[in-house]
Amino acid sequence: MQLDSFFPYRLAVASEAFSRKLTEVYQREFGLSREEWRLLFLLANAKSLTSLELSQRTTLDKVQVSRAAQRLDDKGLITRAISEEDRRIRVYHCTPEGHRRFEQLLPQVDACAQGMLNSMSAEDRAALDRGVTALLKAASET
Amino acid sequence: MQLDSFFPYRLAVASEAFSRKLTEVYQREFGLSREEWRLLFLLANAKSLTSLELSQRTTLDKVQVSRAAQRLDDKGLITRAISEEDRRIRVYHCTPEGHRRFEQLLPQVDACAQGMLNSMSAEDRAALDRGVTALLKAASET
DNA sequence: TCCGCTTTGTTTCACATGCAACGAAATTTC
DNA sequence: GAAATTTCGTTGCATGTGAAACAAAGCGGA
Repeated sequence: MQLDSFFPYRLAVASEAFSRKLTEVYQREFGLSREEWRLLFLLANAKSLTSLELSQRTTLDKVQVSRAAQRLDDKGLITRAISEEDRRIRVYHCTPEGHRRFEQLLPQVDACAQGMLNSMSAEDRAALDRGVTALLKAASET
Repeated sequence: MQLDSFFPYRLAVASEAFSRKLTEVYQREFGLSREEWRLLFLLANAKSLTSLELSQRTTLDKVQVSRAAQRLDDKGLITRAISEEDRRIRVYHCTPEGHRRFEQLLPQVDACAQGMLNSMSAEDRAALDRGVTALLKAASET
């Protein structure tokens, strides 16, 4: 058995290489980490979200959400209000500046991703999409 | 645009979930990290390798190789000899104990991977394999 | 109400990681 | 052949991360 023909290894390497290219974009442009990028992504597309919602929709745990949100707050991209109903709960909002940066960043990140995907054949792209969808289901169920 | 329909995100989540399941196996069984597991994998299937070879064949940089190899040495799974020809170079070998553990571990890791893959349809599995192969090529070239 | 229990978010601590500097060995250049 | 340069592996440092402890707020039963 060779490592580079071992499927789990090939999946990890492919995914990391792909992810790394995208990370470079939002890292270089605005100094955002992957966690920060994900939170900003969600908040830019929603009026307001709580930690629990952010956590569930990003596969980040509460500590990661807390820290990434703190950094985004420091950068002025989001706000972290305390809920009126339950004062333990944080309610996150995207600031106008956060929106502005997200609108600027998404096309660049997407272009980078599409650039790599477009170097593949249409059939390969379709296969990848189908395979990832199935894997997502399999890994979450098992 | 929704995050969970953004392809790069779905790929990352799927890959991480898959990888996490496998990590649990060699983490739990022998307390190996992913880097250690990869090095052991290579060394168990080769007579001897240098740092450069290990690095190239695992996508780890020299620091990661150095540290992971040190830990494997501490655990008695590999040896780190100094090359006769060039005394800067390390030559790594797998010990009998390292071989033994690898032979014990690989079937378990593989079974875990196959378990997830087998919950997918044959067509989905084929699509995934094809897609990952194409992505590996695309990401490494771009 | 009071006391215990749960939930939520943050902090602490120990450890992993990435980057740059470093020392030793080899190679090149003059 | 000595000095400068390059290569190889390791180490130090500053930062990031995960697990558990923690404080604050809410909940719930006596």
